Amino acid sequence: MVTLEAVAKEAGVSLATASRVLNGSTRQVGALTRTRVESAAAKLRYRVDSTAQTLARGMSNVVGLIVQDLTDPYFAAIADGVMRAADLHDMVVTIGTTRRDPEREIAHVASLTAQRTRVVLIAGSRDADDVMLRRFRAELDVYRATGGQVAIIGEPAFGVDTVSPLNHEGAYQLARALAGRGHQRFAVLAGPVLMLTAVERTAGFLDGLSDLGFPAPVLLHSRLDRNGGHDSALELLDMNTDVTCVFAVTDAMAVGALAAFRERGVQVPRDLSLAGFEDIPPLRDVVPALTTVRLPLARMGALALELALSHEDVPRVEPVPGEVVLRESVSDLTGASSDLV
Amino acid sequence: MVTLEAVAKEAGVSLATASRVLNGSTRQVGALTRTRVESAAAKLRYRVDSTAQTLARGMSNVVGLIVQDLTDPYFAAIADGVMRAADLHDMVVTIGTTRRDPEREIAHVASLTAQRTRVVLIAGSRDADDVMLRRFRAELDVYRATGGQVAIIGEPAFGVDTVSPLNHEGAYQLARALAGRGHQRFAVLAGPVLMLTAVERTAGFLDGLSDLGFPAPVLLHSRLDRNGGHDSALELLDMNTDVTCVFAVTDAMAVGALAAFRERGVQVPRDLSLAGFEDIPPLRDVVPALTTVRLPLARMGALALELALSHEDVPRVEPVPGEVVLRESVSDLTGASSDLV
DNA sequence: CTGTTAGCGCGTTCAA
DNA sequence: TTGAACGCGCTAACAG
Repeated sequence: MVTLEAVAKEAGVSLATASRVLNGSTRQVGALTRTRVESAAAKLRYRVDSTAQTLARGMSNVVGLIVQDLTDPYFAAIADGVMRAADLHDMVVTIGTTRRDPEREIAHVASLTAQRTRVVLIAGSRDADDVMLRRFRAELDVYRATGGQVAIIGEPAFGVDTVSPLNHEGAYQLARALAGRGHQRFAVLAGPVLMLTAVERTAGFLDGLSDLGFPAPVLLHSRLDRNGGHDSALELLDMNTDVTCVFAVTDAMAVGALAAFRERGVQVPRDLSLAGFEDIPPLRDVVPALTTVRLPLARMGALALELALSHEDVPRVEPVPGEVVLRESVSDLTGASSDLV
Repeated sequence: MVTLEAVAKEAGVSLATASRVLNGSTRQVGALTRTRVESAAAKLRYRVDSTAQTLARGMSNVVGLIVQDLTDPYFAAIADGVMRAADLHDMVVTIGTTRRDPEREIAHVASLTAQRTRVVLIAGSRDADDVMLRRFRAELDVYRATGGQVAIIGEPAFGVDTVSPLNHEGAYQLARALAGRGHQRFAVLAGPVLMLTAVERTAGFLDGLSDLGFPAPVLLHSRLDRNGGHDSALELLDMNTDVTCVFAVTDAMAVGALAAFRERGVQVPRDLSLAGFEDIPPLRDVVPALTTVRLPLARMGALALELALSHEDVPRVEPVPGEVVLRESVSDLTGASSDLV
């Protein structure tokens, strides 16, 4: 194990000087000495021990990211953004997945605390379970007491820096856009009853319809993932409604719904229109192309890190608007029927 | 900042005793003392400093994973498997993405060395660029000199533990399976000329055809990702061949090819059959369902970690067979034409 | 510009 | 069973 001391000895300088050359910030070392140290380090193949640095400096260069599921493209895209931003700061990223288990989420925060992680980034909505929220918040407080910064990507909460997608607004605009295509009777695959992201998107959509004077849509609850959307879609079909357009509050659910419709021989958009939310990358290869509300996922991840690193006294909320993207999966009824604006 | 010393003081015991209770392995502490320390730790909300532990023990509990692109489902699935296995060992995972840049790959190994990472896992094939390979290997050697273990997921190389998908064998069997459906004239979207994974799968497929006495297929090279497949597919169509079936060496490329075919009005499998390799999760929602060679991606990730953790003197290679999965994207010509076995 | 030295928080001998 | 003391590799005063 080659230590700084070995390098210093090899170069014939003191430990401090070697440290200044190799890892110091304020560099005030003679040119000759510098090259001597550098060549000694190269010769010995010296590599800093960043854990020792962390201990000495009382500050690490690692950012911890907590997501629910890395195989979910939504989180993968966010993680990608975080990693790109971390690169720019020469920081290292450790990722923990919760698999939607609040216990595991709390455990990850504790683990990141132990690592003396400089920043903790949390993506993904939580259930509104008071007990768990309280425990989670308490663990975050312990973490912050060690001097770390927290930022979340999702609904503002816990009084920390937040990158906040405008879920309500995006869904509201989506409702209007769908109405613009002549749809009036909707179903919403609304995801979990208690999950804030799902609730906000549903509420935004309902408000949009309500402002247009449209009747309340059929509401179906399920898990937030693909299979949740799949099951809700089957349920919807079994209800035999006169709905012409379905809004799934996540793209994953929309993809699941699409599969369910296909299984039942229901063609999108001919028989039923469909829209999602997020514009996750794999949507690119879904047929028919899915209407959605685009969120700049990678940018959101990067932004969260920047927020945390530039933390000020008062927590900031960075709103991120979504952009309605109309694609094939929504039919245009305005030519077919005439009772429209 | 609550340290072990603070806990010891609070409990009225020595630092050593507190250490033994809270983090020690061989636990030989009086029951009363133990509870005193534990309640002191709880009261003070003590959290170990694992960087200090790493320094003191000379051994960390972090596993570093290097992948090319986390938004690529292939790597995301592997990462997921690694993280699940890491959980079982109470280890933490830090992930670095190379974006297919060899320089960044080397830089990540250096960074993981600095972190005194216990294990480095490397997924994804490298180009056969001698200069880069030498530098990469050298950096790995430096890492291993610090006492860390390396395992790779891909072609055996560098003399380290390896989880090795049987690319040649899988592609060979795929060729036979496609022949079993009556196809005889093939094209291979073969990816990069120099990349081992691509080369192996291509070679396996060629050998399969050759053993059947079939003519050599049309060979097209491109990047290994979706767009590479897309572009190669367009190129193929422009060649006006009499090919009936296309093998893309990765699912991502197959998905890209599918999009290209769709753009040109070529229907799969009616006009052209298509197969990929890997069976990445999002394939589930591709239409038509894609024939492929299934690899247990998450298991491969987990296996790599286990290999590295149980490292023995001689590097081991764990072969992972692929399983041919025939799906809709391949037509059955055996009913349509009669000049077949 | 360079060297000496005192910690950073913890694990682990060695004694008691 | 417990405690005292040293060292892990490095940074950051403080001197020189």
